[in-house]
Amino acid sequence: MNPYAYIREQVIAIITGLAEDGVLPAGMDFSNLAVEAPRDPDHGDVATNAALVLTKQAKMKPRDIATPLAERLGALPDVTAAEIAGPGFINLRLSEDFWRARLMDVLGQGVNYGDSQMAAGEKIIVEYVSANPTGPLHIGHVRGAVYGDALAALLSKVGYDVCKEYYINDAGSQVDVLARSVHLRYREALGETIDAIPEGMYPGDYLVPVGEALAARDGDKWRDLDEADWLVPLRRFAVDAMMDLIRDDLALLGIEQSVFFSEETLHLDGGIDRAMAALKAQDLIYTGVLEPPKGKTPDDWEPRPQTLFKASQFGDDVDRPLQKSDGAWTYFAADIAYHYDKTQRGYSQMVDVWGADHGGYIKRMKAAVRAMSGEQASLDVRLCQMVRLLRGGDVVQMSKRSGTFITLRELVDEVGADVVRFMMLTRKNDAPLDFDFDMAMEQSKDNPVFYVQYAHARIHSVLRRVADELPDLNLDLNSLKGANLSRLTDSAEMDLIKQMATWPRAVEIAAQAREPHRIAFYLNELASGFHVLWNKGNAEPNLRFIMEQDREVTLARIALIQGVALVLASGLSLVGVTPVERM
RNA sequence: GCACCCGUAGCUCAGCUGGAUAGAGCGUUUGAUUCCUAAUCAAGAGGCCGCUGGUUCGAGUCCAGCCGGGUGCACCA
Repeated sequence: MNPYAYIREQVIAIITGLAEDGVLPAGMDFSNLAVEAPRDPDHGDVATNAALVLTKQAKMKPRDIATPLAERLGALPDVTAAEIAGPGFINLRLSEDFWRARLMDVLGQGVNYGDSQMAAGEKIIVEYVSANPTGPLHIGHVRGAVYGDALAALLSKVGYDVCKEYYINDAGSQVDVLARSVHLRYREALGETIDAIPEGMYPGDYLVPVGEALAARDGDKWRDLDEADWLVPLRRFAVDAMMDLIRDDLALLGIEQSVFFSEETLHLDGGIDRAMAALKAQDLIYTGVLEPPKGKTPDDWEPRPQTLFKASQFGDDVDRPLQKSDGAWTYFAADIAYHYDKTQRGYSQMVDVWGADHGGYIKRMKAAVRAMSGEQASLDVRLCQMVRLLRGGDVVQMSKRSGTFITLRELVDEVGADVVRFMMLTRKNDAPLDFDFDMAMEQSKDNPVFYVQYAHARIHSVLRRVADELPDLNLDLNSLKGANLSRLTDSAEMDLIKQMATWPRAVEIAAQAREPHRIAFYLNELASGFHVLWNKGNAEPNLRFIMEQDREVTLARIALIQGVALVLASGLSLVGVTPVERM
C-alpha cells in the first residue's frame, strides 16, 4: 500500500462527507490536493494541504476548513493525532501498527513491492543508444545507454508495456565510409600491404577482424571489383559486424534491447514515402527557399529551393528540409518515417534518449510527431548531458582523432558494470556528470555503489549469522510474516519502516518525472537508515538484531531487515545493479 | 543573432512538479571500535537558492527581463 495515496483517499472521503453534511460546499476539484511527508519529521508522518488548496473554491478561510477536517481525520483508526499547523496544514501522526503493517506489505509482496498500475498496460516505446554502427561504443554513449535502460525498467515497474528499441543509422554516408574501410582491411587480410589508413576512413583496429572474416567467408571475390559492385553488400556485412560488436558492448552493461530498427529498410520498403504521403495529405509539405541562419552564415551558403516540412506550424522556429539538393531524403525525413512507423505500430507515447549535442533537433522532431499523428501521439525527448572523466583530479582529455577516447568496454573492464551503472544515475540526466575513476574504485562510502551494496551485504551477513547461531529459528518469508512486529519499537526501527513505506511513491514519482536517478538517491537514503540502526546496535547492545535470549524480538528484527534487503534488492535491480550478498 | 539546458554550502549535487525553520555527500572541527562487516555511525561550523521585478494565502520551484556557463544552429549524420 502507498500510505500517501491511502490517506489522500481518506481525506477526500471526509471532505465529501462534510459536503453532504453541509459544512463544506459540494463538487470541489481535488486535483491540487496533496498528501505527502512533511520535510520536518517533527510535523508528523503525513501532512495535507487540503484546507489551503480548497480555500478559494470553498470561499472559506483555511482554518475554517481545516478544523472540521482535522477533527474527522483524527477519528480515523490509523490516525493517532491530527493537528492544524502553520497557515492551515493538517499534520497527521499514524499509529505504529499502521506502519508495521507496511512492513507486512513488503514481506508479502517481496520484490514486487512497489509495483504500480499507474500506467495500466499502456504501450510506450523507449529508444536509446542508437549509436552509429561504425565502431564500438565509447564513454559518450554509456550514459544514454544506462539512463535509457533504467528508465525502461522503471516504466515497466509502474505498469507500462515497454518496448526497448535501437535505431540503426545504416543508410547515411558514414556507412559507406565504413564499407570502404572494411574493404581496405579485407585487402589487407588477403595479403596486401596497407601503409596508412587514408584520411576520411575509420582507422580503428576493430575493423581488422571484420576484414579477416570477410576474406574467410568470400575469398577474393570482392578484391578486384569496382566499388559500385561491392559497396552495398560490404556495407551490409560491415554494419552487421558492427552491430554484433555494439550488442556485445551493451551486454557488458546488462543491456538488451528487443528491437533493432534499420533506417535502411525505410528507404527500401517505402516507409519514407508513406510518411511523406501522410504529411502531404495534410498539406504540410511545400517547396520553398529558407532564409540563411542568423549570426554566422556558412561560407558556401546559397539560396536554393528545397522540399520543406511546415515545422513552424507545430512550434519549431523554421520549416525544415526533407530533401537534399540532389533530391535524396535528408536524415530528418528518414527520422520522420521512423517515428511514423512507431505510430503505425501502435505507440502513441514515445521516449527518445539523445545526447545533449542533439538538443537543437528536438523541436522539429516533436513537431513532426504531432503533425503526422494528428496530435494523437507525443514524443518526449530526454537529453543526457556530457560525462567528464576524472582521474587523479584531472580531466581525461578525449579525442577521436588522436585515438584517445575510452571505450565502454575499457570502462567496464576497469571499474565493473555495477559501478558504471550506478554512477551514471547519481545525477539527473540533464545535468553534466563527472565520472571520477578514483571514486569509482574506492571501496567506502565515498563510492555510492558500495555504500548501498554494503548495506545489502551487511543484512545478509546477519541472516547468515542468525541461521548459524539459532539454527532452529525458521527464517523463511512465511515465518517472518508471523513475527510479532509490535516488538519493533525503537525510533530507528520505525524510521526504517517508514522509509520502506515511501518506496511505492518514490517509484511512481521517478517514473512520472522519467528520472531514474531518484531511485539511486532513494537507495542511498534507505541504506543510510539501515547503517544508522546498525550502529545504534553497537552503542546499545539491546538493539542488536540477534538477541539470543529473546527469540520473539529477534524474529521481528529479522523481518525488518529482510524487508530492507528486499527493497534494496528490487531497487538495485531496477537500476541494473547486482544486489550482492557478500562483500 | 536565435533556440535549448544549467546556475542552491568552500567543492560535487538533491530538492517529491507551489508548501512550514532549504537538504545530502565530500572537505573541515569533535567524538564512537572488548560489539551482528568501523567498508560504518554521531555531533558542530558552513546559505542573498545568479540578479531584478511579477503571479498568490505562500516561490529554490511558475512567468518576464537581465547576468554568467554549456550545447546546437540550410543541404552532414
